[in-house]
Amino acid sequence: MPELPEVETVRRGLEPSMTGAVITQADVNRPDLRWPFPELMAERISGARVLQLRRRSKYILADLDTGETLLIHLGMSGRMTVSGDPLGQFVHEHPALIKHDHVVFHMENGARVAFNDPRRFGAMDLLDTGTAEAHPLLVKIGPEPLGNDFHEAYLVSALKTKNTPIKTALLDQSLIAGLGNIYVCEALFRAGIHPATKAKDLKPSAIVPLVPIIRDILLEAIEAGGSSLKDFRQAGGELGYFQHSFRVYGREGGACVTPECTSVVERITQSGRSTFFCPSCQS
DNA sequence: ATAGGCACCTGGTGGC
DNA sequence: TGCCACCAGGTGCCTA
Repeated sequence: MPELPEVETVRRGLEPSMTGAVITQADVNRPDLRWPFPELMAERISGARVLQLRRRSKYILADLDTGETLLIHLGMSGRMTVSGDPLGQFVHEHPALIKHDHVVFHMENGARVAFNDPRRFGAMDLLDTGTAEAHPLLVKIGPEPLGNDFHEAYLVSALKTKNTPIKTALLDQSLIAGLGNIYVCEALFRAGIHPATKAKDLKPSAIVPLVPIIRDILLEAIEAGGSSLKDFRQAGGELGYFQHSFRVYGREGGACVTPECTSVVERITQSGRSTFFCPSCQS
């Protein structure tokens, strides 16, 4: 679930119940996720007011009025559930899921916000707000794809020396922030670039279109994230998000969506991860 | 410095 | 029904 658009959707979903509100109590139900929680995390969070919720790459940052910022990463399977919201209700009705509520925030407005993460690849940390960007987990992250520092000249320059498949290069968070397996596959399909092409072999004329394509895909997915939350409310079960709009991801064996194209979507493994592409449209 | 592979964890699915 | 192999949205760390 959590690539940049999903994390942004989660961040927006948390704002009504968290931004400006005091965390009256934080329950920390285990000592760690991917790493041990910071010292006395529950005490340091409890009683704090959330000033704002930010996002950097796939991280959510909650600035507190204590001068500290709560850093949250959802890993592969992390969710944030809010009591009363469809997802929160869904988890609440399934005991097998509730057991993965590792950290629970009780807000002054009555909301119960839970960090739920079965695989526990997620993480939380507390850092000084003033130096948040210098945190080891954040400092090496590349430009935000929706920000001003990500542009054609940057991407051409960044890829010029990369002796690695373009698929792998775009997954490198130090090169560009926030892309994951799904959106890289989708971007390369729209750009007509074969995922195994060495990044440094791509001509600038092939790289330049990637910039607006990446931006468009992320923006569309964020937009769909918002609307699919409504779908979820009605359907009451499955996560919708952008998945109905995938053109290649998860579509191995399916017909290519390009009009006139008679090829079938293929799946290969790159760096131990599945890549989906159309062998005709991507070369 | 850079690229590749492994490890961390649980749950779902499909085949026998 | 049970068991097993394989798959999954991420990424830090170790190795060549």
